[in-house]
Amino acid sequence: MNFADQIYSATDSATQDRAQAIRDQLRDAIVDRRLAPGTKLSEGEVGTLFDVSRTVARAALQMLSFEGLVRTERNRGAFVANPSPEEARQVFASRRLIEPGIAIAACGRVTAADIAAFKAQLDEEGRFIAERGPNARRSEIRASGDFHLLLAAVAGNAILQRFMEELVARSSLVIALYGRSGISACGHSEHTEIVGALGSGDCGRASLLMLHHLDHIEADLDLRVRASPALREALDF
Amino acid sequence: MNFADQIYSATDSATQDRAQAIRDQLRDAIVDRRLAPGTKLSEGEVGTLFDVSRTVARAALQMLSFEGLVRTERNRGAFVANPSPEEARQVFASRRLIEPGIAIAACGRVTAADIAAFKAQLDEEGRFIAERGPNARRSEIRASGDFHLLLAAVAGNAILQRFMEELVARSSLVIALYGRSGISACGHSEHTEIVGALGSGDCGRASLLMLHHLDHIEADLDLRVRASPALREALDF
DNA sequence: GCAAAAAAGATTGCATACGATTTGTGTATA
DNA sequence: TATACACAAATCGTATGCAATCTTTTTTGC
Repeated sequence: MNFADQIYSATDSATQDRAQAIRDQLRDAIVDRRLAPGTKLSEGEVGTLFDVSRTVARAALQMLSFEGLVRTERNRGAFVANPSPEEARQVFASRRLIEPGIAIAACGRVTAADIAAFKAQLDEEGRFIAERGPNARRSEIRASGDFHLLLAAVAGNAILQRFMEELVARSSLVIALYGRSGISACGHSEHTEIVGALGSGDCGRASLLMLHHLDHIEADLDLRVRASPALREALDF
Repeated sequence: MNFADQIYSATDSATQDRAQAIRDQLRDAIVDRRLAPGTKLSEGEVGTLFDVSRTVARAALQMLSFEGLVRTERNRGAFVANPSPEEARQVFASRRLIEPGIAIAACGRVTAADIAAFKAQLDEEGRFIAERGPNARRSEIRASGDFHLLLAAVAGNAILQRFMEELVARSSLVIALYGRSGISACGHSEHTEIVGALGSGDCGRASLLMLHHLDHIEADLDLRVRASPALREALDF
């Protein structure tokens, strides 16, 4: 368990019900792309899978729907979200607006312990990049997201942290869908640079590096529509 | 019905179930302070009030909980949120981070029809300020929030728009709790200035005006804790 | 053989029921 | 009188059942 996960637990596992636990597992599966976009998530299926009633499964799906990871259609069911290129652009526009500010806030509050946590996070990223295979690639995307979540946690604004959780999760979907290549190594080095700026207290540089980093990630996406947009939508692709 | 409401409906009323309708009514009541912070919202009570089963009432309360307008405690129930001063600061920190960017985005996309809608919105604000009495004051806070929501709608980013809906709703709570005086007239004139900047295409100025506007709103709050902070927290005040 | 209509099947929307947990009250005892 | 215990009331957490809606398949007519 890495540090971001710990923070995550600290925020969420103090919670109430089984629905949240199911939501977390489903979210992980979606973000890791074990559940492909468009996959149907029927209440009954989810319920039996996690050994709870439809009531609880339904609550979990509702939460994911709020986060934008699942799309529900009345009387039809829930499906893993399939973000359109336009949605993808909006996700990154939102991140470009928010994350430079988060970097500045984090820079103003970062402690030595935080820096150590960042270093550990970077190490983990490096390990996944060194590995090969589809599983490593999944872990890579996830670890990259965890870096941004850790930054948001350090920034110390719970509201922005939750926004970032949503944006990072949706970004993972977008990257899995539209990602072109191995931004990974490049992204990793940029993460390292950002941590460097944080460590040396250069907040302006951290903010600017973050902005460029996001630009690079988005530049690696192929957001051209493949088929007719109307058709794609009609077919749920 | 003003323009922001229309956009709101267009976004949300195309939705599915009665739970959302109930959520909207409850949210309005909370934002308008007809439901005071700390008020208990029992599932059964809400259900009978809206003539639905607890299942539906529960779903509505869950949604409000996600938006931060309601706080739920396991086996105890749901309560209208009672944001702490720290939470209030985080709300405004988030808005200072996001809204100047939204102003720029809106400035780049604003149409003549949008400007007309802004003017209508400003007129409505002015009417409420001219009126007196507690109801007028409520309407005033609401209208002021609607201005910001309209701006977010014009900006054209659905994700940021949703974030703003949450932030504006929570701000209304915060202002109702910690607001000191009549920022109203001052806020109104600032709104007018922002629309002016939008109309003349001066995006930088619109962004800056927004930032100052938010600073003014927050400066009007009295965020000093009244009793011992630990006690207040323990007592949920 | 093909298209349209009808029936069957599956899934959600919602209500209700029951057990579990918490809170409030009353009584007995020190 | 104050405290501790026990019981009762209220509320939530969850499961399940039925009706409504949508999808798919089968049947029927041309």
